[in-house]
Amino acid sequence: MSKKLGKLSEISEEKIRNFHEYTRLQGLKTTKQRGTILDVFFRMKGHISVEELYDIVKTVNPRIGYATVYRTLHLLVDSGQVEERRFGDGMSRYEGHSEVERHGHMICEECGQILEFFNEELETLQIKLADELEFDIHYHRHELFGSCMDKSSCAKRRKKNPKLK
Amino acid sequence: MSKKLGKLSEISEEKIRNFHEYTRLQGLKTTKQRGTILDVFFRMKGHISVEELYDIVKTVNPRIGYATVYRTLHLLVDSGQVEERRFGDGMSRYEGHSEVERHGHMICEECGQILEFFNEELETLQIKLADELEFDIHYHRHELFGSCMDKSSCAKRRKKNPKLK
DNA sequence: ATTGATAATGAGAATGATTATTATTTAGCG
DNA sequence: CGCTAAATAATAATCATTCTCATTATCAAT
Ligand SMILES: [Mn+2]
Ligand SMILES: [Mn+2]
Ligand SMILES: [Zn+2]
Ligand SMILES: [Zn+2]
Repeated sequence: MSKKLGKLSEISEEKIRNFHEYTRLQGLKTTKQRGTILDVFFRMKGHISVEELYDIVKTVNPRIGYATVYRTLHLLVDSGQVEERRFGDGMSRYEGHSEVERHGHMICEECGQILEFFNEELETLQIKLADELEFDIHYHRHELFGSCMDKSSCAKRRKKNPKLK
Repeated sequence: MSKKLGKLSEISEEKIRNFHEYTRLQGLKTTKQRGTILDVFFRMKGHISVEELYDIVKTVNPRIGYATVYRTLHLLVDSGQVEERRFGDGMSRYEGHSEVERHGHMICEECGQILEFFNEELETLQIKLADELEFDIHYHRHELFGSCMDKSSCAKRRKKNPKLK
């Protein structure tokens, strides 16, 4: 497979197995294209856009179409192995859930870096607030936009372009 | 102005004044179209889509174009008098901030109702978590998706369409 | 009131991410 | 192998939003 892609992690391999179990139960078929897309996706890290994924998939098999990447990503979400994110940059991003299934994101508006956070107290508080309004939470989205001021990547970017808002 | 629109609240009038102050400082001009759009917008309540706003603006002055509504909304956001929201229904929504400037939303996936919440402890916790990662928050987005199970609007919708996921 | 510089508008074209369509290919299974 | 349904690739369509550009309006200076 692609040279610059790392090895599949244990957890990724399990996700792939879960995915196949899901498609089997749904009476869906196994295809080479999906195999390639899964393999590439789970070797990437971070919050991956369709385009980022497609660009690498292309290097493995240039004949795979854009629509198939979209379809496979949707299937991955449906199967519960991957989550869709929208950070407001105009496109969906996907991530195989981290160890912590429910986490929030801090998004640096200056350098684009994304930090993740999780806090038990926060989860509890959310549920309490929902209860008060008789609301049943299916999932949540918690994003903090700002700047990772002291981080080197951000500082570097700032130096290059000091006029950044 | 349009018959079915209410009276401008004190706070809305202040927002309109602030907007004019902003445009003045920016060397921008005052136009009838913006006046109409502001007036309509601030008489509406809730989380308003561009289309919803445009539909009413049309009834006041049918010659106002869609692009002008977009442009005015962007100006309102830039001026800090209005906030943009994206709840995942494929379009932006806008709200003149409520009394509580920073609040979260609970969005019912069954009936579409939107509840707002605010909690001081939550805000404090967020800041603490951001501090730990040396992150400076400009603004945040906190959305809980689920169902407002015991609310009548939701129950009604459910009864009409019991097959709803 | 007139003018001139420039911002604003309106109509429609363009954009860009995503989804739908359709003819063709492929997987799964007896 | 041969059938049937699912999957694919290529491409067209969709749809919210943004852009273009010719025309009009604002406003400060005259
Ligand atoms: Mn994440
Ligand atoms: Mn709100
Ligand atoms: Zn940064
Ligand atoms: Zn509801």
